[in-house]
Formats: sequence, structure tokens, C-alpha cells
Amino acid sequence: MVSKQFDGPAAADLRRADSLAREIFSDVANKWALLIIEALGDRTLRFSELRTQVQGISHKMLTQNLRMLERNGLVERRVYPTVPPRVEYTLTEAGRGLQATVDAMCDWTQRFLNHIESARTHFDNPERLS
Amino acid sequence: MVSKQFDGPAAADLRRADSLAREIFSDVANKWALLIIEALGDRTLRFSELRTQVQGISHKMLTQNLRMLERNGLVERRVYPTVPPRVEYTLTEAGRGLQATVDAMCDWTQRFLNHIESARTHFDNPERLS
DNA sequence: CAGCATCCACTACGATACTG
DNA sequence: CAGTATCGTAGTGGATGCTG
Repeated sequence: MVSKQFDGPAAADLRRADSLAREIFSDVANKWALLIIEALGDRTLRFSELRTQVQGISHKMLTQNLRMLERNGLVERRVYPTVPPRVEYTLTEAGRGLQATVDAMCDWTQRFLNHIESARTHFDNPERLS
Repeated sequence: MVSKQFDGPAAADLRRADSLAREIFSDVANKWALLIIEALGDRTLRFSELRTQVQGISHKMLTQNLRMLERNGLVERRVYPTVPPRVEYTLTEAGRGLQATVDAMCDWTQRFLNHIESARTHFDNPERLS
């Protein structure tokens, strides 16, 4: 993911892409964004539905992250000008691509749940001797 | 990743595992942790080497995240009681499992770089008409 | 219902300085 | 060299209230 070496003509492009990549990574590699992606899955959900699916998330964080995801073209936002208003969110193709990797992370979590739990107790306890 | 329904006998265990999973997810789904995992890869690195590999990270964030990763059994920390001290970090099996998913995320970033970039400019600009 | 704005508590983070 | 501690700031995120 890093492009050092060479200051040639095309190097600037590489550096630009690199910094963009890091920016995207920073946007996307946060708890709420990933949980939203995961919650959406292949469904289409309304704002309020998402709010209950991703439990623990506040109104504010949800809007904020949805805007960010929309800006990056990962979710599509469809507004129905009815009353009361109805807004639906769906993953785009890019979003579904990311979702696949989040799925992998969830699987990983399940797989190593026990390993991690015991590692934690070892670490947290007075660890008498070696 | 969610276990609703039923309040039966084994339900408590499921809820415990669930909250643990969410805890792990929160720990791990953050920018620095993932970048450290990625930087380590299959190598063994010293603290100072990691510091330069994960550029932009502060001394403090690095120690903090390394402790967290160690606590969760994702990295192994080996201390050589020499002078000056030498501390090496390596991914454990669990860590390498996670690394695979981070790799996938990086690949994804590269794949959709252009898509995302254009989505951004569409979003950021005055968007004249539809 | 969805979203924006405001306020405020809290913590995350960087800078700095001190130990083994 | 690696780590801990302290401190100040800037940002995060929750609660609340107002709009279409």
C-alpha cells in the first residue's frame, strides 16, 4: 500500500493515489462505518430501521457515517418526498465489495473468540510467574 | 452476529459471546490497530521499526494499540533484556487471521479507488442538476 | 420520519519530559 | 531503545430542540 522509491514523472500520481487510499482507509476503518455496512448487507433499509439494527449507535453518528459512506459512493441514498418522509439506504457495488471483507472480519471474530478471551484473562490477571 | 429471540437456558451464553464479539470488534475496527496489523505482516519488527512503518502514528498511539493487541492475543511481544533494550513484535496465529481480512480491505481500497474518487467529486460539487 | 444545529462532557491524541 | 506519566488541546459523540 506504500509507494516510496523514485521521484520520477509518474511518482506524483502514485503518491496522490497513496494518500487517497490512506484517506479512504481512515474513513472506512472505524467501528460504526463497518457495523453499518454489515447491517445493511444486501437489504434496503430505512434510517430508523438501520438505527435499530446497529444497536448502540446514536442518531447523530448514524447520519454522520451515512453521509460519509454516501460521499464515498458506498451507499446509495434514496429519498421519497412523501409525508412523513421516507429515506432508504442500499449498498452500492463498491459497498458490497467492502461488505465481503467485513463479513470476513466477523467470521474471524467468531473463530478466535475463545482464543482472545483466554488471552485476555492471562493478560489481565496478576500473572504470577511465567 | 446477533442473537435475539429466546430467553432459554443457553441464551445467556449467547448474549455473553455476543457482547464479547462486539467488544473485540470495537477494539480491532480502528484505523491504527489495522494499520499496525498490516505493517507487521509476517515479519518481526522492533518498536522503532514499527514506528517508521506505520507512518503518521505517534509514539503513544503505537504503545497503546500494541498493548491492546497483545492483550487480545493478536501480537506476541518479546523482550530482550539487553542494554539498550530490544522489544520485538510478531503476529500470532489469530493476528495473521485478522491480517488476511485487512489485506482484503486494502485490495478493496485499490480496486475501488477510482470509483470512490469520482463519487467524492460528484458529492462535493454543487451538483447542478440530477 | 429524517436531518440539521447547538450545547457540553468526555476522551483521544500529540507533545514533552522522565525512568530502566 | 522502549515505556510510562503528565498535561493541554482539539475532536468525538451524546442529548436536546427545531425544521420540512
